[in-house]
Amino acid sequence: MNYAAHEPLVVDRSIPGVCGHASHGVDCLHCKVRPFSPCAALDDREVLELSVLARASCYAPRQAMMTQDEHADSVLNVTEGAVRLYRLLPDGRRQVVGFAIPGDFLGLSMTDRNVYCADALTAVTACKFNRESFSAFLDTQPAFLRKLYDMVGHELRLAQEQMVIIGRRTAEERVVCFLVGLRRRWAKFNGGSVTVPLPMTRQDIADFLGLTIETVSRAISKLAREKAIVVVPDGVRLLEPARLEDIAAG
Amino acid sequence: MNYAAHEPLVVDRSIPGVCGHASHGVDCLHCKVRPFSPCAALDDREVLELSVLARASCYAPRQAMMTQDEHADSVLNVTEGAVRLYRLLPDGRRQVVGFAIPGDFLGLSMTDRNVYCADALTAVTACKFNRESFSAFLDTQPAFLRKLYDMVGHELRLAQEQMVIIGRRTAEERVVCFLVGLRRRWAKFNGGSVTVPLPMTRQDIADFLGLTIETVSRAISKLAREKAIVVVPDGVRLLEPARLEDIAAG
DNA sequence: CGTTGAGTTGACCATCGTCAACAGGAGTGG
DNA sequence: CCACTCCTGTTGACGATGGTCAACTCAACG
Repeated sequence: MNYAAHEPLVVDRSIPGVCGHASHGVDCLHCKVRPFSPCAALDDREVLELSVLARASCYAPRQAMMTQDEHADSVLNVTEGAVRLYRLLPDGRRQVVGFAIPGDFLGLSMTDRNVYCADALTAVTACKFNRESFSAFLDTQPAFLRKLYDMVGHELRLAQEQMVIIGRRTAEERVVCFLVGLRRRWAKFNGGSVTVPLPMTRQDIADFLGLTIETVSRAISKLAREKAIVVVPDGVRLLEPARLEDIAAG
Repeated sequence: MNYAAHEPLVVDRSIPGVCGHASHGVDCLHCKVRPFSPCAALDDREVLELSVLARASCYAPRQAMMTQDEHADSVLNVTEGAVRLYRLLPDGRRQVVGFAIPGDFLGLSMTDRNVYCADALTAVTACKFNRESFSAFLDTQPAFLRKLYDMVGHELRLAQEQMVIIGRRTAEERVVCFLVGLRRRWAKFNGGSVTVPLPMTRQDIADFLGLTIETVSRAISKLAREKAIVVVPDGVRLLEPARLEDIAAG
């Protein structure tokens, strides 16, 4: 298998582009993703305390947000856009371990080195915290820590489900699981629309599902031929959501 | 693929066998796994408080310790033996999501329903906590919560590594990763011996690695033929640990 | 209008799954 | 003690799923 060559992995590792004036202190009170993030556990006063630690930062598509094995110095809360998270093997093989959308935290594991690479798929804005001050804030806010704890537990659950998907399912089932799962995650923002935005490339999907780009493409084409989905620009529309849910359930 | 038939999955779901006299209040102070578990974050006084909540329970091989989707009413700290953790698909396909050894907690995710099944591979003893009182204890011990948080973060990392193993590696590499990873985990108990105990069946290994039992068997036979390992009763001995580590690293 | 990169499709093939037979050990009962 | 079953594990033959390689379309962009 020629993994090492399959993608140049050109990623912009330049300094994160902090957008213009939004430098210090973020308006957490009116944050769009507050109800969907652990910040919901904080009252207005506490959220203000946290907002002092936050810096708004934004990233262009393909820009690196964190790099595997580098010193972990920040925690990020995505407020807009989509991010891919992946791990690399020394020989260049890549496994995408997840995609982050608004409300998701990156770097929650609190290890001293980043456990994955993260880079922006679209234009991304994020709330950036210094790791130490964030950690210190945690120690003063057990309720918040508790919320983060639950969030990591949830991520662990997702990771285990992903293990099931990769380990015990056929190519077509994996693609269906992916689409259905992504739709569920977007639901809180678009009200459960049957149109699933796919800001990532086929290669990203393939690396997430443990497949090749060709197999993903074939599976999507087959579903489209069977009129279960329609491919639209930057996404797909599910024509038979119920049937797809059944397949995904196993 | 005929998954549904591949294993009857006969598991003893009877009442956990609480061993004889060890009923209420456990001797946490002299617990063998204390240094390897989050309890290490507690001082003697705090550990005594926790010990009041604990009940020693033990399980026979193949006995169920928790069942997926059932109400989660307890948290377990394994003190002796080995446990397999797995998820089931409705059609009977199974994905083993991990193996627990002494020092590992089960049911840490704090969801109201168990996210996986757990059953004993060997005779197992465990410290059992009522979920509510454990949760209440957490609220009084932020340092302990913090330790658990780190532990779940570590598990998340392992799960993501497992995704890489299942998604991007060949059958033989997966088996090598499994052996090397398991050796690392046993190291704190046996000083890094090159003999890796395998209390689980080939089927369990296969379901962990997203392979079939035959493929696992062939991979092990091949490694043995190449004199990289020797198969011993209930385990393997690594003859070329360095070479195997290289393969596992990728 | 040529270039580049994403995506699709086809032909071929290798890895791993399937099916089957068999070996060896544990437990059971005569 | 042996015969028998049951279970785990091993090995072989074969085939299907999905990977590999290649050609092609199409849109974006200079």
